[in-house]
Amino acid sequence: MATLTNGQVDAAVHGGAASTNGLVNGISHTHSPASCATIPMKDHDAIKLFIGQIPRNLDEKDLRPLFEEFGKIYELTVLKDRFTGMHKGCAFLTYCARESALKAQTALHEQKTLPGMNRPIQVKPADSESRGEDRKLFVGMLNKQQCEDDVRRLFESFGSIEECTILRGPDGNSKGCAFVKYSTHAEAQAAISALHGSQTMPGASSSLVVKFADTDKERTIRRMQQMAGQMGIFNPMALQFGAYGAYAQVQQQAALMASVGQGGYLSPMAAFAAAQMQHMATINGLPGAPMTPTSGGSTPPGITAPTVTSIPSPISVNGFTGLPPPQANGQAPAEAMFTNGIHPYPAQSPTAADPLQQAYAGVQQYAAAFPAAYGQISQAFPQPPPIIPQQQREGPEGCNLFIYHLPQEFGDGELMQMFLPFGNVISSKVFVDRATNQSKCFGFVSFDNPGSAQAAIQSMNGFQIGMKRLKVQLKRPKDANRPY
DNA sequence: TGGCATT
Repeated sequence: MATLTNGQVDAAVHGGAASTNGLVNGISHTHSPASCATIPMKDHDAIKLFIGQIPRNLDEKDLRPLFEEFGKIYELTVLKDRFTGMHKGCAFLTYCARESALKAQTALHEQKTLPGMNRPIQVKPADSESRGEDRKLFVGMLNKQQCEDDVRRLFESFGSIEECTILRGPDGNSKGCAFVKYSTHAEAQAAISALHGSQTMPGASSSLVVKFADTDKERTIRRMQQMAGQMGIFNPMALQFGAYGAYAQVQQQAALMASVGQGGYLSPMAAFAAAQMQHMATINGLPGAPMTPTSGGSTPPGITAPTVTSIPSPISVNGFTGLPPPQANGQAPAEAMFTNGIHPYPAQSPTAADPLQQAYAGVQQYAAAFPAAYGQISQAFPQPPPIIPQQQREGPEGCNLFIYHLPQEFGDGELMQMFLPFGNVISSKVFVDRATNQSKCFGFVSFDNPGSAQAAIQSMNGFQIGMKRLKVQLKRPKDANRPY
């Protein structure tokens, strides 16, 4: 039953709308929402029915008697052509009570044919009514051992569950998520409020997710995004350079690192800065801890790094820069780079102030500059494409790193940028607390080969950022016993 | 110390 409050709201909304219609159009060619003189009320879970196969000579007053025998009618509207006003042979019907609608549907749908029609009358919930999606929940972060009954028990106190399905892979194993369909939207909403983020299932990596399931449209978009993600397109780098450009860029950076890696310490941030300094010729000879030779490097110390000349535009090197919009001559002034926090090492003064600090200045402002940089990309692409989160893939054994003590403001993108100089990053993930949406300051990076991972550990483990030093080590295998 | 998922 509708509560008084609901009824009053309904009455206010519908009554008001109807009056306005009447005034504006002069004629109430739609309908009157109430068949009675009293305030119209309908149940909050009332169903709007679509009535099809109605003879065009029947209007609302002719139809009412036919439907009133199943209950009090709240609203009955014959559909008319927007421009010609012609009867379209169908109508919408809402009973005050949900029960009446169900009775009418059972009694009439496909059960009789009105005079002059070839096909039986159609009585069914209108398309605009929930096809289930607005009362169906997606539940994530379940324990993979939980079965349908477990999920039901968790959700049953918020309403009547019409459907409960655990999503399973081809092998029958739970994917750790489920669909739960309630009989009403309100029940589903109540479950979200009570359960989303409320607990973390044993063995789950994050707290319970409870949200409305994707609509058909959203599902289509999701599928397209997944496809796009698998093809490696539509990520910011690929957008700017094309797939090949992105690849070339990574290769170039790797080469850059390799070429200087043995001689002196080169932070990845320095590599960035270097790459961004289009006119910078040399970046070798920097002070710092010696770097253990890794698989990548064979060039002796002290050589000149390759001049970076093939950057196609001043927009960005790695997808995000603090560069201002392109200048008329296509060049960003060096000063602007500095004010935007990308401080390349002065090529001719390798002993200048602590390069790590400089690098961090770059890191911080780099993160801060991201929104601006994205705006800039948007300028370059009149239809700004959605940024599609990359698919998280595990690298081969020995290729997956655990990184701790990340700056709070680092996201997946910044993490990837930081490790790109060491090789092909196939995945980067910063952990985010679902409740607060704040980074937990640790994350994962996966490379496609162990050499890159080792190179990254060598250079980045202990990398000082502010008061903290990064901890970079191989990710613990999943089945590893916790040390004590 | 992930793999975050959409019938």
